Formats: sequence, C-alpha cells, structure tokens
Amino acid sequence: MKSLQEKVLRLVSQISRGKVSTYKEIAKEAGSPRAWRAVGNVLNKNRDPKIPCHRVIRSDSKVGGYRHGTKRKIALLKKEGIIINSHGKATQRFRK
DNA sequence: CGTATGACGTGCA
DNA sequence: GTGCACGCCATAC
Repeated sequence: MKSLQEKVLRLVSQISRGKVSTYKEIAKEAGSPRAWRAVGNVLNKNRDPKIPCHRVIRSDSKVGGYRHGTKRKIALLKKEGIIINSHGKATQRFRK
C-alpha cells in the first residue's frame, strides 16, 4: 500500500508540461476523492524538485498557493505557457 | 494517542 | 459578486 504522498507525487510528475491539474482531481486519482486537503499538505511538506507541484492548481482554476510563494508559481506557469488572468485564474486547460 | 495545521472545496448570507 | 463559516483528509508535533 503506497502512501498518499507517493501516489500524489507520481500523478503530479505525470502532468505534461503546459498543462495543469487540480488538487481534487489528483486526490480522486490517488484513490481518495476527499483527500484534496491532504494532497496540498503532502506537496507542501514534500518539496521535491522533480515534482512540478506548481502545475497543481485549485478546482476553481485559481492558481492557489505555493510553498515558495504564489507569485513564483504564477511565474512558472506563465513560463510553461499557461495564461493567468488578473484574478489569478488559469485560462488554459487543466488535467493531463 | 490527541490536538492542530494546511499549497482546499462547497455552501450560505 | 464578495465574504464568512464549516467540512474534509492526511501528516506533523
């Protein structure tokens, strides 16, 4: 039985560049549709350089937060090709 | 073992 | 449309 963290990290690392996913979707794919809370926690505590955690946004299409700073996350997403609205929303498509 | 926290989500005023 | 409050899971202390 893999820890939630392992599943989450794996799914996040599977996200293609230029695309984003949501905490809820990841939690659902991880096997716990109600664990989006834990998903965010895992990513926060486990800052892995090989995990594009900045590609994970909220279900509202909002960028959400980032351990390094939300601004940083937005900048990375923009570099990836994701367009962020003035309201902090990712107008680009999400999921893989 | 029990309490508190968190990069959240949804509902209601 | 905006703001507040409650609910939820897993992990850390």
